[in-house]
Amino acid sequence: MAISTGRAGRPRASSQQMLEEAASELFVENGYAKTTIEQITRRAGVSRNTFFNYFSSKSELLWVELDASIRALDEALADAAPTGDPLEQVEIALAATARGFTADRAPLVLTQYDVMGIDDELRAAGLARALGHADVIERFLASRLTGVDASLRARAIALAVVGAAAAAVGRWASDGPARQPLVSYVERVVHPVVRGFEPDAGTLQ
Amino acid sequence: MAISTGRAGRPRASSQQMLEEAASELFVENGYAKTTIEQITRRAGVSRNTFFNYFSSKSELLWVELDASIRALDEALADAAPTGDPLEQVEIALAATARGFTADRAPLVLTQYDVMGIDDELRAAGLARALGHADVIERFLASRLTGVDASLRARAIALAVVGAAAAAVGRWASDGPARQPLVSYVERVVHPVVRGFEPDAGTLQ
DNA sequence: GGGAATAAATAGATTCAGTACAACAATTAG
DNA sequence: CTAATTGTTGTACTGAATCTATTTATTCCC
Repeated sequence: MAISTGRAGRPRASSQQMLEEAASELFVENGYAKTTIEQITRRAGVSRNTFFNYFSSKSELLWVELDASIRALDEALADAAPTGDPLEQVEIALAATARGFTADRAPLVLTQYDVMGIDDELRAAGLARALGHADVIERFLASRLTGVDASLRARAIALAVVGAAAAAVGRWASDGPARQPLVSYVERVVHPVVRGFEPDAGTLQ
Repeated sequence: MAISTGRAGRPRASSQQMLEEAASELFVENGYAKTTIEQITRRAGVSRNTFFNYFSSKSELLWVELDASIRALDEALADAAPTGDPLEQVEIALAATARGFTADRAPLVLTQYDVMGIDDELRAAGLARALGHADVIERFLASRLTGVDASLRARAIALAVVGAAAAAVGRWASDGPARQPLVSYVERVVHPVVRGFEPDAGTLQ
């Protein structure tokens, strides 16, 4: 007898979560660089190849929650009213996404920043993930902005806003447990960026 | 007999430039991913190990000019007057750096974007390099800004400005030979970011 | 109940980036 | 000539990532 999964084929025996947990333990114990995929799979009780069934690379383990937040951001933007200031809507959607990052549900790499030995390679991998956020914002803005340079502006705003948000996240991570919620960090730095790109900002100067 | 180099030790037989040229050819011929370090060194006529004497990784080959522009940016900021609006000085320094990027002296990866097969790994490597620019700007701003959140703002401005500039560079690269100079792209997107962070911008709204 | 089809897990091998270390070669300084 | 210095090479190793084939567990359909 077997549990019905609703589809044919062998059911998954190892779960993504088991691998994540095994990896988290090992990363905290030995650091990211000194943990091998083989160690992770051994602790999770599966073969090494199975790892690549769930993750395409070792660094992906660190950014699972970040990837999830890309989808959250996408949904938040999809919910935005078709009218209204698109820049303000981006700001609101980013704040909403930031609220989803609590101390207990944040990328491991952020909560264990000090213990894991974060080098440039990991930072870069994180930023590469943040490109996904930028893509989502760019697509939204490209469909809303008009005028000269609209598509360049869409991409520039997206990358600038994501850069500012990344600064906020980095600072939030290093401020430790007593910090304020992430959203307050994000709002403080994202708002100025958005303000600078508001169409009427120039006329006020 | 030997040429005097002014210092002891065996003189360099292989040059960084020879490796760059061999790599450029192979990247254009076969794409980045399908080119191995061994192929590069074979074409340059040196051993594989010598490669790591000049570059710390394969991806570094793509960003040599970009790395050079980090130093250019650093110098431009060092030349800035100790008084004056620091944000404006960042804007000016970035424009000056952008003027150093001509069509014939730009990262290979930008001029051969279509032919080389750019994947996430390369994007990540490029972003890691751009982090160097952000660090330079952040350091400059941290020494100039005052008030609450000065250090968070310094980092946020740095990353936002670099993000906007990256958008400009990407667009410039894809616009092809008939485009305007890079600096005009950069100015268009960097200025709004800087404007949004100007201390008096809020009072005008 | 007995296949076919399907999906997951495993085994084994391979490629290649990056590191480490020792040996060797070419140069300068004294 | 000798010592110190610096660049180059050979050899070996670790580990990420890919590939292909095989086995195992399940559902679907007859």
